[in-house]
Amino acid sequence: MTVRTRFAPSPTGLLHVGGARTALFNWIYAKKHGGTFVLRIEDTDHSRNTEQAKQVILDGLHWLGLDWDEGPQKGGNHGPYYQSERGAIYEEYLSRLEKGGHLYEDNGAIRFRSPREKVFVDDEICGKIEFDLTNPGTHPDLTLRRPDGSWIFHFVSVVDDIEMKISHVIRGEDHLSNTPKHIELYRALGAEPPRFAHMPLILNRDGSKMSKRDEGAALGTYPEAGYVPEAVRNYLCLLGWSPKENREIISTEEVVALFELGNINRRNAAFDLDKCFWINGQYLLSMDLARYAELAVPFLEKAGITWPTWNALEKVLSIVKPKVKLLKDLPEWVGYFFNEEFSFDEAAVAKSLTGPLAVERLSALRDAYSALAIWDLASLESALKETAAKIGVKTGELVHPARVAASGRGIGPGLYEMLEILGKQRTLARFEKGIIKALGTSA
RNA sequence: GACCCUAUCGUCCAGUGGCCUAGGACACUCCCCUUUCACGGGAGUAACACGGGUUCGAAUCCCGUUAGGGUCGCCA
Repeated sequence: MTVRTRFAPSPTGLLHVGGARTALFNWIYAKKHGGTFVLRIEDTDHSRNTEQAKQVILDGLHWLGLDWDEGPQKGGNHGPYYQSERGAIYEEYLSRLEKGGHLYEDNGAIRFRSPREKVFVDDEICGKIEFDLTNPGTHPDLTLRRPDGSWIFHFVSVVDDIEMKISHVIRGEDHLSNTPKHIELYRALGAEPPRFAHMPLILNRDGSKMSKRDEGAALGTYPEAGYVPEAVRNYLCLLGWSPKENREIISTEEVVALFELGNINRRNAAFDLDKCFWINGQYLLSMDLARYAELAVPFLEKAGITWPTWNALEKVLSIVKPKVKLLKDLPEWVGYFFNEEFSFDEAAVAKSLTGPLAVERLSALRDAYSALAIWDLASLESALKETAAKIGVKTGELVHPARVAASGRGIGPGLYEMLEILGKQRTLARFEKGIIKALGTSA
């Protein structure tokens, strides 16, 4: 069988992570079976159907790396791929139902007369489920078209899936209960229903339904925060599915190889941004420096940071890279390398750069460092340790004032790496300023 | 309310009748890396919703209860 999957979002103004995950699994399934992944925009609701809202979806999928084989911007033999442009096709299918005697009018709307039978949904994820549709009271007839001529989701979705030869409908479990009615439509149209796979939904940490306002709900916030697409893909795959063997970090290629619809967990999953954050850090950590720097640039530029040479930038990024988990935090981590007017974190100053002790220690270190002939990691470290021993303090008690004086903050890359890059002149000047700062606070 | 789905650490997953005194990851706590840190290493806290069965044996199968989610739209 030729596998054709689809993602069929409606343009609501954002791409929800739940939708992104649905798209991802459809994409993976198509890839795994050498099939086709179709993107179709369900924009039958004209009131909220804006160009911008459509763009959000396309942008989100592009960013996640989920390229579609057929759809907007791409074309294909089963278009158009916007439902708003498919009216003629719907008319034709509607008249087919009409001829078959399946329709009736109700207050100007057109409804589908259910055969009133028991319908089995044989779901790839949920298994075989029986629905008893014999009672019209509990399972009312589907409306297909409104009095104003606009189309209802259930009908156009089925028509499009037939027309676009979709073989596997992989979608959220919120559609499960309507699926038997869709199957009735397929039958009335003389079409073979596709395979269905209903995925559990994504919930908030507390188990409540995830709404668009919740943190992490909109995919658009991920690139802004400095998540990388492969990390988000990795996280999303782990939500309801697992490669077994207790693996957490797994490439999309491997997921494609290992993926099975039947292995998708049936429970709803709570969305845990903490873990996504951690995974992002893992990807950032192992990323090669060239790409890392490339990704970093927009975040640095946005913060108004400039650098003398690309080489200098890469050098700074390389020592900071293992510790930063979100690209958007980068300016905070590297700004002071490129600007003498960097700000000071007051809490860090209060802790390590205040009072006569700080003055004494920093002065001692300044003296030792100004006497250094060679400015490298090893000499920086040994000079600091010797100084610490000489004045009888622990190394940490020199490290902290030095760090705050040199960078303005209490956390950062390794101190010696930092000072090496800063260079002797700038380091000593910053120590000098730090001493004055500490003197000022000691009064 | 009716119908459908689900039920393992706080969270995500592993576990498909004996290997489970339940494993991994995130988070949290502590220790180490005699330098911080959201790097790294180690340790720890912490769960089979409840009640009945079936079975020599159940987290795993069955029934019920409870809880959560979904659907029942002229929203998608």
